[in-house]
Amino acid sequence: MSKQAALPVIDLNAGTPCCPPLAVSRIPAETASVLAPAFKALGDPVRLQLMSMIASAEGGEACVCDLTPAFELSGPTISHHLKTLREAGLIDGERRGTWVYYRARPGIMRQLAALLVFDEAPAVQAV
Amino acid sequence: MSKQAALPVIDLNAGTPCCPPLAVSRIPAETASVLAPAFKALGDPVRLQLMSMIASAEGGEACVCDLTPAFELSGPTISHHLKTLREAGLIDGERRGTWVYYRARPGIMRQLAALLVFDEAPAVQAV
DNA sequence: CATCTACTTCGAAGGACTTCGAGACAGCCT
DNA sequence: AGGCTGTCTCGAAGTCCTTCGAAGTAGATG
Repeated sequence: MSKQAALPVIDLNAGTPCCPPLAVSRIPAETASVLAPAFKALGDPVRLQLMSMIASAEGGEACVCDLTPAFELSGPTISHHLKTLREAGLIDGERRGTWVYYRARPGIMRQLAALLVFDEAPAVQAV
Repeated sequence: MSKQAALPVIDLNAGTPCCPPLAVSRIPAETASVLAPAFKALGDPVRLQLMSMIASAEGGEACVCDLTPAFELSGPTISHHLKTLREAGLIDGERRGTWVYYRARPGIMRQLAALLVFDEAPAVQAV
């Protein structure tokens, strides 16, 4: 399970946006299929909080042992959510001694944000 | 839960971000519960494409009659997805004569983007 | 080596989501 | 009015998701 099935045209690890914002041009089906899972992974309150805790942690990384007690959920459940975030390419995990540390991957976050954000001037359009 | 407000402390219609980026401070549970559904709504390839088509449409709005034939899905299914986007506060629908037109709501999009995007140097966000 | 702790994987139960066809409702056209 | 077209709601079938406890693996410690 080292790779997600068919790896896309789109590099989720890239630091730069892969495509113009949602509001500028229609995104193709393949792009949607690749990026939707990332939004989906953020579409759960627990995972959104986990993501936030990891991204805002000191040193940019958080230990599972700090994450788990912050929720009223079992260890396995938190582990499952972390796996979901990992498979969506949003975080990376690393074992160092006894503990496992997770760290956010800013590249894909920037891509998602770039897709969403757009200015007042909505693409040309003579009305 | 001492919070009494029926739902959000957060105004999804606001033009300005409701909270500091994910990576700057940990978001509270209530914020996560309010914003997660919006990400969830974008977490489906069909809805992501619908959102894109609506946001990038000429005049800022798109007719269901243009949206439906772009997918190999039944009318009711597209209608259901549009309803999901509507309930997530991402789009607004309006009937004008025979057709129903949908238009994106930029406020919440900006909020989601603001949550995601963060610079190397986390700072207080300018307005 | 035995054992303890930290975390993950496995298997299962219950609920939520996607999709469809059938039917209902709204507005146009003859 | 009557019929036609566009869109939404309803109910059902199949699939996926969330959550758990139990069991498995990795590393530290005695």
